[in-house]
Amino acid sequence: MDKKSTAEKLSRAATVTDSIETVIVERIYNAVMEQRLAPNTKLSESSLCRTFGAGRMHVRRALLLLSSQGIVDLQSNRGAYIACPDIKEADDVFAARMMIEPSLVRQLSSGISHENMRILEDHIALEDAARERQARTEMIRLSGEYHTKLAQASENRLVTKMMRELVTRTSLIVGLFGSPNNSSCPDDEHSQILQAIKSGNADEAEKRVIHHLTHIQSGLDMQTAQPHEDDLATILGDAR
Amino acid sequence: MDKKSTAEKLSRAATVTDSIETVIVERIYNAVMEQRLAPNTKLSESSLCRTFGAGRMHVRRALLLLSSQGIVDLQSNRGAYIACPDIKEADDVFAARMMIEPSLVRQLSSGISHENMRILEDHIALEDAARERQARTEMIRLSGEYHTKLAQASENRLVTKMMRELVTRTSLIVGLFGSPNNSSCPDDEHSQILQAIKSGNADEAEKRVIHHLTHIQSGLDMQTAQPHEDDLATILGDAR
DNA sequence: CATCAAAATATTGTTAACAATCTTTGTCAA
DNA sequence: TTGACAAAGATTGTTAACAATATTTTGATG
Repeated sequence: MDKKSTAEKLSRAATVTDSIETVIVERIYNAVMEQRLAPNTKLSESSLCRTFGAGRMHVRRALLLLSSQGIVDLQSNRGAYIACPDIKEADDVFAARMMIEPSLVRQLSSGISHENMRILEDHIALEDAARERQARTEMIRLSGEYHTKLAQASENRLVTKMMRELVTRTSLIVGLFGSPNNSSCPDDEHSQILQAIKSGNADEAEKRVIHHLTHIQSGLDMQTAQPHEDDLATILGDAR
Repeated sequence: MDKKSTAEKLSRAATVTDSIETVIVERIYNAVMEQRLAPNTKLSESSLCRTFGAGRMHVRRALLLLSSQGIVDLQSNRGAYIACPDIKEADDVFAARMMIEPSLVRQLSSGISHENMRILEDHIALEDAARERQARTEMIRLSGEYHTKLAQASENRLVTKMMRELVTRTSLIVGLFGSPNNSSCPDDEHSQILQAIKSGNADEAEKRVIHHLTHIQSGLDMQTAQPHEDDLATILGDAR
């Protein structure tokens, strides 16, 4: 009970308003991050109303927000679908990340608070644990969240928001173009980046991050775009 | 008749959907870019409905989109106001730009299409013309648009979208914290950046852009936050 | 059996009425 | 005059019914 209320407070502080729309957006967001919602999945208004016990107005507003973030594709008179990035968009996402993340880790290298460093180290511990437990979906989510937390460490809301969008889209891209075997995540690259930051070696951190992004991108094959189908209510039911 | 239909087609292709919401967003967007809409200006639903001849639903959706871009501040039960960035947010915006734009011009230096170079050169010609004519609001808008067009030259939709948001917020910040005299824009700094890009000198381009951003930021005094008032219908009536 | 067309159904888009909240105005007393 | 308070008005939030569009089903025909 206490635990829940503090968690609620935290998320409330983070998102300013804890409206039902925020909940819907966040749930779908997480489902995409964990690749439980595949590209092209239809999000019909009625299903969402039922799953979240919300009115149609709220559902529609949430969908509009998601579409403005490129997570959902709103087709007029046809409904909302999880976005399905094409090759050009995938390239754009990685190019944008290549533009931002090197500068980001460079800045972090020249000064990061102890608190933020601890958060990142804790996060890597979580990743390690998930890897050992072979918790696939959790691994996927944590792997993306690492980059979001890097952005949060900059204590810049805008940068954080941009990274969130980039990371989510990356998740969609990996789901679409990543071979299932290679989807195993880059092991200790995250840790190496963090060590470089901690030691204040900006050049090394930048090099590591570029290598890391290149690595992820090279693991994709831009030929196959395999569609997918799944049930909605179970996926979104009690998302974490 | 023919002319109109082709124009319609073009804009439809550019913006995907040419709905009334897009029009509202774009108009408010431009008004902010030209500093004709000052921070804290109230955007009441009824005024917007009247000015755009749109239903309340469309107005509300447009406001939601604008708020997701940080241009508008939606206050529950109190209405929508043009965002009024505080000092922390202003710092965040410039920090984010410092993170992105150097990489951007660096990339452009290592390869930009003739077409895009021509667009940028034409744009600088427009800026010069506006400066000579002493067309204040147009200068302000063009000055911001230059950076958006730099992003467009990368031919990366995501980067373009991010820059648009950053530039718009910068416009709000300059309106709030910029001294009116110093609002005269940085003359030929834009041109120098472009020349460095054209000559393929990435280091020089990066240096110029950093200098430029620093220059803009140093022209602000982070003490005074002067509010402002103005009429709505006239401002948004027939925006360009 | 396949194809097509039209009706039936389901889904999304829009509007208008109602409810809830905030803001202003006016009154009265200190 | 000033402050508190209450009523009136204005504005935003929500809901539900209706309209328009897509999708599916059905049945008829070749």
